[in-house]
Amino acid sequence: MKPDDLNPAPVAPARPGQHKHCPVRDVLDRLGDKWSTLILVTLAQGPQRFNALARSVPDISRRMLTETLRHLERDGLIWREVTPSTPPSVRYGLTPLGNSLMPPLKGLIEWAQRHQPKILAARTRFDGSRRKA
Amino acid sequence: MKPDDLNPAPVAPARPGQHKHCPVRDVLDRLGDKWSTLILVTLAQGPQRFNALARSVPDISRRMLTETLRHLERDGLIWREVTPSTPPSVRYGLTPLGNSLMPPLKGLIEWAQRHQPKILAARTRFDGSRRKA
DNA sequence: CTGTATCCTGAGAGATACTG
DNA sequence: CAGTATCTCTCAGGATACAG
Repeated sequence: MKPDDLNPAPVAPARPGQHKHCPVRDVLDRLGDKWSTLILVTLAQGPQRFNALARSVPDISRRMLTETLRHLERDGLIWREVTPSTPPSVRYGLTPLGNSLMPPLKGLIEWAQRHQPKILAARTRFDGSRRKA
Repeated sequence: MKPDDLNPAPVAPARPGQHKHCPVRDVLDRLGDKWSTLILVTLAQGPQRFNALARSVPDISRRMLTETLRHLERDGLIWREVTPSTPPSVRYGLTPLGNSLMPPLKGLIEWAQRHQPKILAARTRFDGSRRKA
């Protein structure tokens, strides 16, 4: 493989004061946060309303759900559709951009599922050999 | 007493009992942390010594470098080879498992690079339309 | 050179209560 | 129903000093 592909932009310092944005960091940070990925894969199965999402993603608080949805919307990964009825209803769904993230994300998810046993085994091995005397 | 950094997943749901540990979460949490991906990508270009890594990943502190390397080693993604010379030298490199992560990871990185302009545009649009009156 | 041990701060995230 | 507003607490992670 071409090494250069794996050594993309000089990685941003990610430090205060200097925000040279590394696009990769940008994406991975979002994926790394606690709920974004969960919401994305949930929405990948079809648009959902706010409360439906809250139910699909157990243990998420309203606050975090709102916040995460806003982030994803801001990044153009999901859309938000308000129907001003009474009571109001709001639907969320993946944009084309959001959908385009799914294949690579799926790749990662599949990797995770396939290799989880190996990871768990490695941890056990590591912890075992590290057991304090 | 200091909390052991290598203790079992602290990332589990805040509420114990409710939700099983999701393997995907497991992986994404690691990728989401600040340095793991950078180190993996760097090591994908070949084994490196501790200080070489520190130089390749600017702005990482020794503490975080050590800690991240330990995590990755524990998960079986990288190996660690100590040569007890004076001064000692330690090399790190990807294991086969670590290498198997590269393709999906690379997929994500490429997505990020390709779509960054769209994301930035979406943000500008969002922030613009949200400007409070 | 390759780490460990502490200390400290700030962002992330839970609980709760209120509003349109 | 779909959010917003606080308050608080934890903990990732930076700085620094020490150690084998």
